[in-house]
Amino acid sequence: MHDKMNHELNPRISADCVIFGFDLNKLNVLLIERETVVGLDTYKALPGDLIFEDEPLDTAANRVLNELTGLEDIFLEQVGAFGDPDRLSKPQDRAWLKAVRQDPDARVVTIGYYSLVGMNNYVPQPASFARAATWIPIEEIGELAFDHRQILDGALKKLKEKLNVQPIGFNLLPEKFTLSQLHRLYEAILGVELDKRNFRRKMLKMDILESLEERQEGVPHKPSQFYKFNEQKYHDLLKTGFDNFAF
Amino acid sequence: MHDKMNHELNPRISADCVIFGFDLNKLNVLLIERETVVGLDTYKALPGDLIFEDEPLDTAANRVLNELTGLEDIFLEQVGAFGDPDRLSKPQDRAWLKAVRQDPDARVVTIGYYSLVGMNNYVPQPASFARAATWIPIEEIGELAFDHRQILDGALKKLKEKLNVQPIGFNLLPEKFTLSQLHRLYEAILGVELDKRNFRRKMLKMDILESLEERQEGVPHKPSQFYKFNEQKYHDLLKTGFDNFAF
DNA sequence: CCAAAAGTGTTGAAGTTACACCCATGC
DNA sequence: GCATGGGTGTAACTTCAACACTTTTGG
Repeated sequence: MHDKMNHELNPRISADCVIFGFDLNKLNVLLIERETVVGLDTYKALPGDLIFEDEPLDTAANRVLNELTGLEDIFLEQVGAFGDPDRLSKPQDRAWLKAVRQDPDARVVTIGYYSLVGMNNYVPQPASFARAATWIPIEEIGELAFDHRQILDGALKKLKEKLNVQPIGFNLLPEKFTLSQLHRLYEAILGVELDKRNFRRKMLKMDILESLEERQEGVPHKPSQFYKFNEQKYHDLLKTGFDNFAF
Repeated sequence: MHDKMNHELNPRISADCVIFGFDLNKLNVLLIERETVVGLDTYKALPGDLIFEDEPLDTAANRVLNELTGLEDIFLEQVGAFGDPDRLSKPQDRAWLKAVRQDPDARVVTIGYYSLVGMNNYVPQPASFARAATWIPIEEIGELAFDHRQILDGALKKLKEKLNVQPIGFNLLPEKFTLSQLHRLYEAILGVELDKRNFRRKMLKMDILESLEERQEGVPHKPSQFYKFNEQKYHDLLKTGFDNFAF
């Protein structure tokens, strides 16, 4: 992927990734953890890196994603540019950058991206970054380094908007999933409760799911049916002018 | 950032503005025109400029907007970052940049913005750019310099999405306007026909318009009633949880 | 038999679509 | 008096919101 890359860094532009994952229960974000100077608290940041001079922006974002997770060709979308001149100037941020950047004082504009990964596919590769990457449930994320909280908030907002316009949630689930898992996913992303019956009726009526013969096994309750997303049907649906994927 | 004012140009980052205007009939975009090398055809681009080292991104966009139109404090929203490494490499683009940039070969990532201006308020200030700025109806805009067509398309897409979620159209109209003008505006932005009766009914039911005593004068047909946008009512409406501004 | 989650229908309210004619004005 | 755009109502249909009980399994 980045074999033939000009390895000269562009010192003014970086890409940061909000990587969302769903553990079939809660929405999580993959963060880089680092000890603070005091060593008591931890300090978290989005994974990110400066871009290369001849590298397209989303290639850079994909590179960050790939170095961290080993995943390729997955959902990735730009959130926007974040370029406040003092976005890197808190004391803790400065300390971090001094340890990590060649020119820690440079003004850097970052391009934020978000991506959706099935947590089951996720193969952690912490060695490549030599930093600890961990999934943190989204409600437990407080402040982040730099302006990363702002990027995260922007990403989540985009994700919500997008979900109501395109059924991208399947990117966060394993290939086979139950309607309850999908239901929980929508609730986790949108941050609201959705009526179970209404959710199921509407989702099934869209006719973009394919029901499998398989059912859950070994669960201490009525076993749930598995479905998978049928991309073909989804594209056919778009051609007929369907546009209401909202919940 | 941490050192004092650094009012130098940042040679790697620019801001480009898609400035939409509505002449009560068609949607227009303010473009910079320039003669091609051949001199036969004209070559058009979005207004834009490199940012200053200590300048926030939207301040830069506002600056471009203000230098060109004299307007301040108007609707302005980011479209996103555009950073393809060869976005400036067509021969005509190179020629333009050679005439205008200190380092015409540098890779520049640009941040696209769009803004909405009432064309009646618009005071052209072409002197400041020493280039011809002209309103071009959106259907008549073909190819543009650099990747500006792509930025324009992104801006229009965002504008459409936003319009269905927030009644921002009023930014494109004079303070007093008729429902027909508003109707034409929605059709121009969304690019579809909307039923007159249904449009009026829904718009009025939102209760964000204030009807004025005034009516049109001197028109060769039944004079139309004027309305104005009531921002107070709009904000009250948001508090009650209203969210359906779509057409 | 108990706990736990899966699965299932109906009804009333609200919203959306489609559609055609009269009105006030300037010329 | 005619051309022009302004202004108005209704009926069929679709969608949405609210709501409670039975089923299947493991332990």
